Amino acid sequence: MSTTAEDLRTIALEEFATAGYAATSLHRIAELAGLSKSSVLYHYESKDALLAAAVQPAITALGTILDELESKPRTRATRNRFIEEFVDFLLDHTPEVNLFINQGPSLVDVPVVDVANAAVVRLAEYFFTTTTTTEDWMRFGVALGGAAYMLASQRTMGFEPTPREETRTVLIGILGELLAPVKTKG
Amino acid sequence: MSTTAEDLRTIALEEFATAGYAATSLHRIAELAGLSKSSVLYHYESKDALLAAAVQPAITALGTILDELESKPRTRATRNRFIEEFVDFLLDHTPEVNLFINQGPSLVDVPVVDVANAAVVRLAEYFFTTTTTTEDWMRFGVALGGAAYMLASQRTMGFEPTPREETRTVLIGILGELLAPVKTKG
DNA sequence: ACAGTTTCTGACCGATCGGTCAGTTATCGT
DNA sequence: ACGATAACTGACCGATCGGTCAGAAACTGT
Repeated sequence: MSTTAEDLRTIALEEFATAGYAATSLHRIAELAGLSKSSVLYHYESKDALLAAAVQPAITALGTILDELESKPRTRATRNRFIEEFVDFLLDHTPEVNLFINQGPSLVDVPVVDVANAAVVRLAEYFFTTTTTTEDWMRFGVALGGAAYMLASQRTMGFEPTPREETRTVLIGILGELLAPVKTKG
Repeated sequence: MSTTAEDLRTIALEEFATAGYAATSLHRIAELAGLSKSSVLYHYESKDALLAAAVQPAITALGTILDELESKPRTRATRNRFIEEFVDFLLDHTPEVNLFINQGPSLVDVPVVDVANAAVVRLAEYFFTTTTTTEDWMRFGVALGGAAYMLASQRTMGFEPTPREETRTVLIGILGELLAPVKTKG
């Protein structure tokens, strides 16, 4: 069972993430939902509102994860546990993450995107409290953008549909390497 | 010294990469160039043609690098040398790469994008000729998308402008790790 | 059966899109 | 000085955009 509003949210999210927010018309969304454009605007007062509704759950979920993270002791185990939770988050909200990573800079006027940006900053600050070297920042950027791109490629391209459990395990390993590099110097 | 056509190419590339192709109007490009929309269409016969002209040099450059790569013996030294050249390519053509990574899937009808896609496949095939495990593909995706995202973030966000040489060195190291993981098993 | 509410639709609006075209301005070879 | 050509512009076109609105259609409780 699903409501019309939920269907629209799902369809819009998928289109926004793949074709782009600007390139996706309300008519197109209505067409995919089997409705008229007017009906879409009945459930959501504007295109912006539809975007906000589409990404809101992901932002809330990430906020919750970060709340937990910051409340725990700053140990290696906590950090490793977080990486697992973060990978689960990426797998559960791949379209939203992809939308944010790819089109975030061009959606500056949408309030909900600012919240998402703030969450990323929070995330980065946790990993690099004092020792924020250039390499740390670069590793963080590669990990975040790389994971998002790779998952998006898996989704959009044909790319044999890897079982979620395998994707999860491998991605946790890769992010672990990137965010906790073997200290070779110092 | 620079011609009007070159200016338009540069401006369009920057706008397409940051604001998105669909979200960038010819009027906007003309405005940034201090011209009228008609003048833009005088130098480039269509918006598509402008996009093609903007990304063509990067695609040609990548093609050249791949030609060289495939002509050399398949040694570790060749592979390491290639990573250096590839990082230089990323640094020299960051907007183009970012445009392709972020909006490639939504620009399917533009011929030049297909050529770029083919180049990425060529690249992937070089790294994983026979032993294309799922993890290999994922590492390749993370490396490619991660490098592109990180460089784009450096450009668009404030992010203290790291000297090119430092960015280059660190990025070569990161890609080296991702594309030639320490074999822990087997 | 009927009133009330939710859901949905077509017609319409102003704005903006990419693109065309006739004509003006600037540049240049001779 | 002048004709040819390159560069540029404003007016205009059909199409599509996001959004409004009055009303039809469907579903609800009584």
